[in-house]
Amino acid sequence: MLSNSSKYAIKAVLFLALNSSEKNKVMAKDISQPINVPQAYIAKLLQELVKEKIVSSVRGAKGGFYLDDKNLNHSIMSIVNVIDGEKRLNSCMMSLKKCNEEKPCPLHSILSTSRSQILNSLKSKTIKDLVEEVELGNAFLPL
Amino acid sequence: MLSNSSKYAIKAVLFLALNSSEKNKVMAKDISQPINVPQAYIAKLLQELVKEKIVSSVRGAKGGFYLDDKNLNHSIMSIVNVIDGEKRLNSCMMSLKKCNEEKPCPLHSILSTSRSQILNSLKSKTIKDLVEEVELGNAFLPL
DNA sequence: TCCTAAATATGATTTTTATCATATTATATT
DNA sequence: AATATAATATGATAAAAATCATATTTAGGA
Repeated sequence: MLSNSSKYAIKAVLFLALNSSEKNKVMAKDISQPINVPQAYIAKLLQELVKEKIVSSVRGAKGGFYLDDKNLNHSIMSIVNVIDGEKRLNSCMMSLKKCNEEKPCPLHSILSTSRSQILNSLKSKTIKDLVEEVELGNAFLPL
Repeated sequence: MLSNSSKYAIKAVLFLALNSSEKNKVMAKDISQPINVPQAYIAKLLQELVKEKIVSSVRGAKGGFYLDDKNLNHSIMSIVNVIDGEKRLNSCMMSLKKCNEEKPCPLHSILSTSRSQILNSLKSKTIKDLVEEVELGNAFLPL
């Protein structure tokens, strides 16, 4: 469903949402350890997100990554789309080219409602929403 | 979510369910074309399913693959488990080792109900069930 | 029994994904 | 200005998934 890279990216963004601000930037190496992803790897992923304005950064001394208010309002889906591309989540579960709502494949027909629910959640939930879940104690970020 | 291999395997099994019987076996090369998967590839996948008794086969002249009544009652999940292993579908969506119902990660907390619905469907629906969907005209197998 | 047809076992190759390394560019501090 | 620090660009390597190829075994028919 989600690639490793996407999962890492989401973890990193959530970490930034909880631990950074424009005045308190975080370096790649200081994200790497708490989220348990190699630093060169997470740096690369964050760069892709910066390019698409989902994460903010400044380079040089005192630089680092952070999220501003605008960044916080991006959907989880937007992260996945940057890292995995649009196709991944929207392709037929049986890889049939001609599968659609009118002529659904058997898996489609069985799974489509729960599948749409997942896609809708990913589209509608923002980074900020997930942060709130954590702050409310409804969700956790162990390691 | 599902690997390419699993999707191919499901397609092949469904094709067999609709087009084979003990008296009417189908060779790998005759499955390959209609489901649009290379023959050496689908042969390999079917062999793994035969080993786990989800598909039946006999080799030699007049041999081929087929499904008997017992085979038809296997769940879709069982196919996926053979091809992708048990982990794939059951791992946390953020790859957190310590994610569980009591301490769910943010994605878990957002997606868990629809996710469980999908897993339950895959577990409860049998090959026969999907075939019925097709026979009733609720689902289609184009290409 | 011999030949042919098919699955099976095994492993090689290719492609994709994940991971690592390094040189370059930009920023702040001195 | 010079230096140190950090992201960025680029590309190399490693691992996994997907794909292809071939020799072996088994069954049926002549």
